[in-house]
Amino acid sequence: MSDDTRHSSAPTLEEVAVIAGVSRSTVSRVINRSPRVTAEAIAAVERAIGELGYVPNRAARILASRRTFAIALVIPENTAKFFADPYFASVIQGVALGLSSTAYTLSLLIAPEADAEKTRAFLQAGNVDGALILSHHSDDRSYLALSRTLPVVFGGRPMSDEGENAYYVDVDNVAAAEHAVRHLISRGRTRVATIAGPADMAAGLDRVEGWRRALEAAGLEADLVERADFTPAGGEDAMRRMLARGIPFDALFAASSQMASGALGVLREHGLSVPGDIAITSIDNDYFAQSATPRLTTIEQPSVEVGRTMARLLVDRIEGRDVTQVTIMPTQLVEGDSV
Amino acid sequence: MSDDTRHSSAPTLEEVAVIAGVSRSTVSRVINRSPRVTAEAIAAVERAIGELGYVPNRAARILASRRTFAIALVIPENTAKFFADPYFASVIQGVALGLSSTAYTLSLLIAPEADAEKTRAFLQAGNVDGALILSHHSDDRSYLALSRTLPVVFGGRPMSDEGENAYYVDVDNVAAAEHAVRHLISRGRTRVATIAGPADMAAGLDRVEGWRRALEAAGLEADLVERADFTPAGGEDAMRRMLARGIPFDALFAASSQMASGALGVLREHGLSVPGDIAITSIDNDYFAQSATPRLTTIEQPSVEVGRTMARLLVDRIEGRDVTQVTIMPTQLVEGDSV
DNA sequence: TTGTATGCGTTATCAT
DNA sequence: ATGATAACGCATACAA
Repeated sequence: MSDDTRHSSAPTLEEVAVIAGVSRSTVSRVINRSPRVTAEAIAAVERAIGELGYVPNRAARILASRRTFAIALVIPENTAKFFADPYFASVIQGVALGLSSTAYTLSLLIAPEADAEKTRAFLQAGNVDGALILSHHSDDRSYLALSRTLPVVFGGRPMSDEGENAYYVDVDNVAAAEHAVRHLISRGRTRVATIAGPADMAAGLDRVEGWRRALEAAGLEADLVERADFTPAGGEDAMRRMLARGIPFDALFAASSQMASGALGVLREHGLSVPGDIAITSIDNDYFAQSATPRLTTIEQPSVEVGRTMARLLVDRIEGRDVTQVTIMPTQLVEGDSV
Repeated sequence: MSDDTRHSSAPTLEEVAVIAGVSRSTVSRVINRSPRVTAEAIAAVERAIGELGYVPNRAARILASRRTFAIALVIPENTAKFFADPYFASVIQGVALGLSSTAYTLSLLIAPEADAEKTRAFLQAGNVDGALILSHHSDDRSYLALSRTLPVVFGGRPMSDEGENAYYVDVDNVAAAEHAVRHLISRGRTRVATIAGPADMAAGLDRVEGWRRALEAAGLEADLVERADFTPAGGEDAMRRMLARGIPFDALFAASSQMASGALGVLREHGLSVPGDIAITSIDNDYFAQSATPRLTTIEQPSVEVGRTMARLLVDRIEGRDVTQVTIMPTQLVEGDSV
């Protein structure tokens, strides 16, 4: 057992050098893929590395090179509540996947709003080469300042005004919503209600806006709005309030399939058929959309790709390559049986 | 702009020492809260730190102390497919939360099965102080070996035989399933079918086992089993197969609420009422359970707490404190309207 | 192309 | 209680 501890010291670059019969510098060059090394040297070093099972010590590397090869994925605490949102989870997965083929390590930071300062200090202290901010709320202001000292890429358009020159990946929520609503109108629906997202989230605002535009373009009235929090339970409540108004409508656009699925239950309860009485479209082709009865007609977002793209862009920025500030990912309508 | 780069070098411990008028050693002691420092020295150093906005360089610290203050959360790639599973997401969130109050950093690793070796090497190389393994599959064998050289805590009981002396946090899946099925029986149901999880996942196996035990204890037949993959779509297919058998049953125990929600749609399609014709219980009090119609009666697992506990246990192990090898978290039945 | 020497910012050992 | 100094493991300018 004391044996265990003794052997736990990992092989060092020095040992590799000895076995390969070259200097430490050469080993270092091979590891860092420097072009100025002979094929034989490379072979010898790689053999030695394999033999020893050598893996570079990250800390030493960071200290010497002044680069960390680490990026942070920052999730403000209130956003973390949406952790169970399939869209959200997919983006995180995409980030991790996008990074897995690189030398970068992903550091997951759930930032308590209380001391966002502490988080910023950590990020500024050179612990990471860049940061990905996944904030769906308007509290991204504190992180925008970060952009001045550290490569940062946002997931979703930052809401604060200072977000003008931030780098971010997003979908066109206004267009997506418009598309969903136009689809309802094209099927002859004329009275389209909406269950919108929170007013302090970009996706919340933009999707109502798209709904409004589609209706106005068709000369239809845009007055039936209920807000919820993107969850099924929220959608349920919103639908109850909507029905309580007593104003008839023949279609619903829900800003998220989760809310749509909550609303579906209430409609069923009230004996309203879908799509017979009420046609529905929503955003997010997730489990909720796919397992709803009837299956929802939705706008699909390339969630995993959004994450993957965020990661790629950040790495590109870190490594000095030019990247566009705003990346809008494509969305598409996926037909279900709710329209 | 070149100004920016010039100033980007963070203040060092050395600079703090100069301003505070003490040696580097003393500064280091203050930072590490060594008891052997005078109050005046502490005050002077802290003033200097505040003045400079000094933050210790992580890499240097790691290199010198041979500790990383980082822990890895390893998610084998095939498990990553379950990323959108609310249970899974909650556990991750719990881990992040549990760590946020400590000095440890969370490094998220999605490990391609192809080179699980590469991942192991990274972990062995001293890049982290410990690892959390979230594997729901039987492929955890490769990670069990890790336990010998690194503090490791598993989420969910490891499936391999060598898992005997692994540290893990889990719920009693057998008991949970038994509870769910007993509830059905206590309501007078006698013909209980089950939609089970995959046979290569501990939760898959254990929950069928619980179902079987409950039925046998009641002298009822345990023969109606269909396997699925824990997703709504899988539940849907499984239910179709179940109905295709043509064998009547009056209750269903689904190993996950996601599958139950998929099954619900099929039952409705076939004109079967819940709980009238078929009573249902399932595991996981998540969105799916809560937004189903009717709301599902389920067994709730403390998912966030599982994650938080995993984090706490790992930190305890790393810091040499004694911890129990197996931690079983409590579950409870939450009544919905499906029974 | 390769090796030598120095430095990265901190902790730890040893004196004092 | 404090300070000088040697590691920690690697990258890199410079020399060869």
